[in-house]
Amino acid sequence: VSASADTSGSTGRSGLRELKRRRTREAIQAEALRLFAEQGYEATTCEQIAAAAEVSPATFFRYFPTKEDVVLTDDYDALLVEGLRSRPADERPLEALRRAVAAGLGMVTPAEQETIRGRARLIFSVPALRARLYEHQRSHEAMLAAELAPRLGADPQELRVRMVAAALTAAMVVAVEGWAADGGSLAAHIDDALVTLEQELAPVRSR
Amino acid sequence: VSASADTSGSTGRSGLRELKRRRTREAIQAEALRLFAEQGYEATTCEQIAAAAEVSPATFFRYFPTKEDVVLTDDYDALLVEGLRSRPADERPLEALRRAVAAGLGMVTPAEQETIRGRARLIFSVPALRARLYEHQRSHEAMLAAELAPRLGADPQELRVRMVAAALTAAMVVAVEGWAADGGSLAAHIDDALVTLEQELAPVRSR
Amino acid sequence: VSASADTSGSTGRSGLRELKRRRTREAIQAEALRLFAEQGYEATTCEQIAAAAEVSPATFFRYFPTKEDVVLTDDYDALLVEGLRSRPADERPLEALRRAVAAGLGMVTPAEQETIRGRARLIFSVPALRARLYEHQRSHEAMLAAELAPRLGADPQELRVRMVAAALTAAMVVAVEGWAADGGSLAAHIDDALVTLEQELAPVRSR
Amino acid sequence: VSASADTSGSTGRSGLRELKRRRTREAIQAEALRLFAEQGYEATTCEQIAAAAEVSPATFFRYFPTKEDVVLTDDYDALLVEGLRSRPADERPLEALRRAVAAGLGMVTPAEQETIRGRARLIFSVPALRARLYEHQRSHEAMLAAELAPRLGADPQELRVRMVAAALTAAMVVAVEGWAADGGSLAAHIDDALVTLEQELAPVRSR
DNA sequence: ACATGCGGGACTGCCCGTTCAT
DNA sequence: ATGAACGGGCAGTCCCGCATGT
Repeated sequence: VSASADTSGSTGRSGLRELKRRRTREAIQAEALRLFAEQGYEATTCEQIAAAAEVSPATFFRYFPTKEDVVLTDDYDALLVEGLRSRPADERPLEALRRAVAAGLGMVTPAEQETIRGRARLIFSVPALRARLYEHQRSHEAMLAAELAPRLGADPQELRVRMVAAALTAAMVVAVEGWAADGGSLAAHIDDALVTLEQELAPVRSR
Repeated sequence: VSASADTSGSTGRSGLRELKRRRTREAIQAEALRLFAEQGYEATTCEQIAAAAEVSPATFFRYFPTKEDVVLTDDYDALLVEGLRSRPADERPLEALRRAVAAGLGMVTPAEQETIRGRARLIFSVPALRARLYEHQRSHEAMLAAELAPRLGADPQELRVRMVAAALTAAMVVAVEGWAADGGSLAAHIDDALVTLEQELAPVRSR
Repeated sequence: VSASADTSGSTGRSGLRELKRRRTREAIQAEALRLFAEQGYEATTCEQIAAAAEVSPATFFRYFPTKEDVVLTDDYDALLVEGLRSRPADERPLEALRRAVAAGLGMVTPAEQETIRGRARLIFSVPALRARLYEHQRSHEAMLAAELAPRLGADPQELRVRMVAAALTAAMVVAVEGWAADGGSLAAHIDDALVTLEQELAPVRSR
Repeated sequence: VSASADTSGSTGRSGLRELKRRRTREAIQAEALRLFAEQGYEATTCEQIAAAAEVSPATFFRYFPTKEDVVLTDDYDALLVEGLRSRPADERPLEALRRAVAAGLGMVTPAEQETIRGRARLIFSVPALRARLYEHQRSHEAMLAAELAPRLGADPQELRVRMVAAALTAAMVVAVEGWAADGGSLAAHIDDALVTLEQELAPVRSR
């Protein structure tokens, strides 16, 4: 459940301009999530969000190309990439991912995790948002493929690598969905999912 | 790449009425695919499709709830279910799926496979259609979970079962995407993907 | 200053539906012209017009594809065509046009003429509307070419015919513009313009 | 097909500044025409043009107030004025125009004429551009009226003068359109049109 | 019962006025 | 002080659900 759309061209370079941009962006997102919680996603119009954030409807779309992006945009993938890179190079992909996730989640406060869970629940409950997950899965897979390729001694485009990335991503989606529904520790959910994946898919007498 | 939306209330039962419904439905779908090929998906409006199929725009939506459904609606999942049910109960899930797919594809003519591939390429190239794939993946997973649960001696809701279903589905998506891009035999692509999945995810020294 | 866009597909066949369509169409046009007169053309938004006519903005555009069309749509050309057809076949084009115009205008009440003049003034004063006149001139020319071709014993596409049609149309535009600015009798303005045209363009010693 | 918008405040006077302005202007125009040819006029956005010319969208609009002006801005009318002024004062308007056009076109290389023809074709094929022609026709008429008034011994506002200017302009538009469609020599097209105009509109037995 | 038409909301593109950065 | 960027606003299109009339 993560993305990294950077609508604004200029990524950094502070100044009053940048600051204001960030503020506007956050205001829109905050008001949007508040309204979604109050009235539901579909019942909330972009115009209402714009009004609540005190910007014009046009500006809303300048910051978020679609209504869906208000909910879907985040950049937790970047965190994972860092985590993966700091794992030893000879660790197996699945193991590396497990540890990287654990490390990454360690840096996110429980309060923020609850916020994320709220967003996740929202996403899974709204068809239009759920649909957009596919795209996220794909970019997550691509990211994983790029990061894991060296560990597998192969190119990211090779079937082996894509297959591993796809399976691990599938496991994470299952884990996040379980977590969104049942609560508890996200790290534990992901751990369970990854372990189960490897146990159940063992070719011969693994159980 | 499969779904099973049944827009019409009446499920079977022939008669002149049903026949006409089928004809209209097929006319819409055929004209739509033709127009998509000629002008692109986004550039084609539902109104144009309706005009080409000689129905009113409103009627278009009676047959297909959304523009996307014109491309996405099919019922190959039913075929797979049949295939899975005719596999011996003690066969491993992955193996059962492989054989069921092979059997199912054996019943589809090469010409029809090319048509399917065309649709698959269209889907993967259009963001809006690609997004809808998530939903298909989910129903595919649910179907697989239901079918495979007995083989795993577990309930479809258990993590083990969902995990296996998710991983196998992920493999099939990777396979179909590869096939859409590179061509060749779909059965071979799926075979490769499933075998690779199990080799690469073996917990310890499986290779 | 005339056009003939028929947005609705169904041209005739009365019934409550058709009647309501006509009423809505006229309501939109009336409210639009009122608002244009009160606040100016550019200062009036389509949304305001829609609100005044008690329809949704979308409906506004269903009846008039553009804001300009609210002002520009009419069907006086049809009247002229009738008039031309009832002139003797051996009358010179210019003469036939003069008489046809006179006859046509005879059927339009002075009150309606004043309304038309109001619209003409509006059109000439708003750049966006003025621009659209070109298109009207062209369709007027095409109509004239089609009607006058037989009198000239030639095809509508021949230069001779197109040239006559273009010159006569130019004369009418000059006349209408003069009338819009100065008032008086439209028929007289057109008469003057046509007579002047032929006097001034005589090849040699015509004056 | 000519205009004379002078977007820049500074009218002439060279210097590094002016040079850069010209370069930018030409870059924008060149990139725009290239993109229009590749993707079509409507499908090309101002943003794309700005990006291709490596300026900001805002800068684009500083140089060309509207997208249409990129195509429509030129200053061939000035050439015609010069040409008309160097004709003897007792020459008939139509004749003076013919000769002035011939002289003016003599100064334009065939290559440049082809470029102009390309632009003309673009203009006639795009409704939005075609619409703007009306405005050009009007300024062309005003220019002709001003230049020809002395020859007719009258004021530019008199009907006689306006009528002649309008008819001659109509002839030129017909000629340019024919040239745009069929190719060949523009001078010849204009010649034909003017001669035809005078032959066909002769009051009595001119043919 | 079936089709048609209307409402309405998401989204884009053009263009302008103002505000900030250099 | 010149020049870019940013927010705003409006026209217009498309998809689609729901009420309406045939």
